[in-house]
Amino acid sequence: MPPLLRLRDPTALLPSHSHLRALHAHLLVSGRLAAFLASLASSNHLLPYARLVLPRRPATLLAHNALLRALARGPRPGLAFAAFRDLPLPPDHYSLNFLVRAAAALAASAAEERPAVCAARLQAVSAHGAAVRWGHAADPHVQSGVLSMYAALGDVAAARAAFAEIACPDVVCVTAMVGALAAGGDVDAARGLFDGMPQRDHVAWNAMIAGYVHVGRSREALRLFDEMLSAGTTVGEATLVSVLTACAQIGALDRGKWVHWYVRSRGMQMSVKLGTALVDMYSKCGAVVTAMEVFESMAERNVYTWTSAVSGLAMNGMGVECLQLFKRMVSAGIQPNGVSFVAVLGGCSIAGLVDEGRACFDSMVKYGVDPWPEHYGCMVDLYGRAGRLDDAINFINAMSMEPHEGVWGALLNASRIHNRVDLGEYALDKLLAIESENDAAHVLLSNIYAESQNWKGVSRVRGMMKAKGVKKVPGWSTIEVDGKVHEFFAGSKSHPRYSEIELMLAEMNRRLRLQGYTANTREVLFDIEEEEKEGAISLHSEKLALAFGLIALPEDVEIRIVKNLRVCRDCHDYTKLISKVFNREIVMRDRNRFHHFKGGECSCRDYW
DNA sequence: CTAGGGTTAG
Repeated sequence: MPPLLRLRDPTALLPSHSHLRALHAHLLVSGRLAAFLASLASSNHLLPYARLVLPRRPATLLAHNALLRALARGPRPGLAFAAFRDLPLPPDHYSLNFLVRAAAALAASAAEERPAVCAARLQAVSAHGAAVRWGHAADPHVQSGVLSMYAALGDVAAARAAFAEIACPDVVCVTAMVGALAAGGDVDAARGLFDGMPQRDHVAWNAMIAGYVHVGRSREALRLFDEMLSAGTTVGEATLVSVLTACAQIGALDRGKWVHWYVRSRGMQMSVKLGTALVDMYSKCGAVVTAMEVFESMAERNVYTWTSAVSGLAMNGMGVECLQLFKRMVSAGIQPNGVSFVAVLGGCSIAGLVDEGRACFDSMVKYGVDPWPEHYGCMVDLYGRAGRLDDAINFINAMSMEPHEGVWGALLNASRIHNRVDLGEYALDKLLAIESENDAAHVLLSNIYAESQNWKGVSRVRGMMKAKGVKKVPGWSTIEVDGKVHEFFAGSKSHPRYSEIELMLAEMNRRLRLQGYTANTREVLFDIEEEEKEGAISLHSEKLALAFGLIALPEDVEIRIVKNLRVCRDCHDYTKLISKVFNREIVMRDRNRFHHFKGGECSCRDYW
């Protein structure tokens, strides 16, 4: 019998019921039932068995707690509540800890479906109430659990209230609170709490770093990571994952490479999460080849890893390879999920693989994935981008759900690409009925009018925006020099080396004029005087970043720029020419994809 | 037998 206990997978015991019975007897006699049950946490096959066996004597609280723990961490955490109710003994702080964790897991799995959230809320309140009733609400483990439970529900106010009740919160509780505040979007409050912590360990640092990443304040995340290093705190894998995510967001390739080097130099084992974060970081920094090398070298990969790689290829304009990798993923036995399909459909779309994309979409049901609104948007983009606008419209008309804003947005973008003013107006109408304040949509329609020199249309859109108070999101661009990320806003002169940048801009314009370049002002939002327009677009943030890159980076280094919005046509033309005239490789990441400029050409073939 | 932080799209 003892050898059986050492089996990794308890389900290996399943074939014979008599075997189970014997094992059970043995466990009861040896008093090791609890330990056995605890080992079942990872296997849901034997949970029914455990639940059947446990109500019989001798019932130690230890064994019941082990069951609670297994249920809380299992696929149906709600079962822990029934088990808790049926406890034959008064619960201790362990029982309550597991109950609260179960409520947290329930909240996390409720996603955003209203009924599930309501149910989870009720369970959370009842778990919290039980902790108070049984006198374990002051247990530190229970307290941190209650905090993360409310955080998982997205109820920051409740988390705050619970935190206020804690007489002297320990590091763990404060860290949980930092996480709750950050998850609720109030990173500054989280930072205040973090700064006031008497001592911080690496988990606390990471909670704060991840909080910044979560709200898109990655530069601050990286700055905090620098402080963490100077503070001499041990850096764990989780922190490196957060840092890589920050690098991915702002395209900080040098910092990302540094993390990769750090991992190797410390001989850290490459876990799935770390590897996935690396693949993601390299992809989002435009270094697809390296991303794929990391991907191929990984010993273990999951859906996240594969999806990250598929999406990386799509982003970088490698649609054919993207589809190939997706097929490889399926043959490797990995179940694609909704995100995987968004990624592969995007790859098909940029490569113009209409039929292949359609086949992917049709295959979704086979993998048990119900199409989301996003997938319909991808399909409209697939047809629309390829110029098959009638198919796009037929597809929309045949949809089983009400088209959401993404669908109309895709149609609007297709109208822009194929110069279809009528369709563009139609799509914007529909879009505004859903999202009347969508700034990007207004800008897109305005650009469609501008492309066809319809200045009346342009000013009408401008009037609409003004009337509704819709403002264009300010554009920014970043560029990394010596591991430091520099940020530029349109027209801003605040950079310390601005005078040099201004000189370089003049030089760029001079050399471009010699090549016969005149600013393409068609896509400018407002109908203003020609000269003013030229002035306005010459200061788009990517041009500032480009000028700074030419000054600050050695000649044999590619210039890498990250932008928060879509590149406008003028900046795209401009950058193509710069790549030729200055003989530099330029990689520009915009909102949706990468542009690799070289010798006057762009990898997107002017199609974005 | 317990706790806090981390991975894919838009």
